[in-house]
Amino acid sequence: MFSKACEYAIRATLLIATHSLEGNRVSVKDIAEDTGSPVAFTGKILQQLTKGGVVRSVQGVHGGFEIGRREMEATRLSEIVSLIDGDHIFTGCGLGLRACNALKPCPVHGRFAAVRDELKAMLEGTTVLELALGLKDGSTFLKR
Amino acid sequence: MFSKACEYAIRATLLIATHSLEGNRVSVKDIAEDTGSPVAFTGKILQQLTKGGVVRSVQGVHGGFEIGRREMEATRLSEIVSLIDGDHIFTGCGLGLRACNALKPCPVHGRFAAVRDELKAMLEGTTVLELALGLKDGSTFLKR
DNA sequence: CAAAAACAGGATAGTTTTATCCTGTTTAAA
DNA sequence: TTTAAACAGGATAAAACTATCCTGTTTTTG
Repeated sequence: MFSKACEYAIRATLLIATHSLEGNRVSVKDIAEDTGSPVAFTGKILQQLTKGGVVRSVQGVHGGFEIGRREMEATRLSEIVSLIDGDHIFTGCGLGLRACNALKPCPVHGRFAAVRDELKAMLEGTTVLELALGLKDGSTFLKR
Repeated sequence: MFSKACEYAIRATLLIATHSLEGNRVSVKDIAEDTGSPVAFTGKILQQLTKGGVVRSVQGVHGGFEIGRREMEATRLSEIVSLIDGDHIFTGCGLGLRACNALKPCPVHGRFAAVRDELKAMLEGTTVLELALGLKDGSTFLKR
């Protein structure tokens, strides 16, 4: 569904959010360990997330990554997906046909649109904050 | 969503089906041309589809690919997807976590399951025949 | 039987994605 | 001011996916 990079991005963002809820920053090393992701690759993805405004990075001793409460509320899963994977998954034809559209639909156009719209609605309707709260209260888990 | 190989596989299968509805076989070359796919790569994928029992191949002069009407009715999109891409998309965790399950769910487990189940139901509920009929009557299109 | 049409499949190449390494810069604290 | 913790980012490597090429085999037809 999503690229590995995107999976790592969501996992990292949610881990950062749980730490930020407690007022702590977290390092790339700890993010990688706690989400079961490769550390250097995770570092690259965090650069993208930082540039994209999803998280904040602070250099130097006692630095690390953090997210403000406001940003947690404002950031939806769909933004992270778009940032890392682009919006092909939200807009592209299920069979990869460039010429596919409502007027000249591919054989699966209608059926796909329904599923894709539900996926889109789900990702747009889910905030980082609500997912982070689920992790905080122990009802969901991140470690692979 | 799907790999290129899988997109080509579905496009090829549907093209073969439309020709088979008219009683004709179709060559790799024509399949590749009419679906806008690379010919040699399409040939490889057709080998997989043949081994998997989705289509039949006939060698020699006047050979080519075909599908019986029974097989068109029996074959669902889900089978083609599983054959080419595996069933990761139907079973895997949205965040790529091996340890994710209903008892120890990842933060997006429930929301993903809903979308994925709809995708699964759609693919399992769609036969090659019905899609081929749409192509035949001109209500849908394949060429990219 | 010879020739041509067509698939089968191994070998190889190109591209993208995933992953690592290393050097540089920033910052807090001793 | 030196040191150490931590991110930034370029270079490189490994793996997976996509794509091509070439030779062999099968089969029909002349």
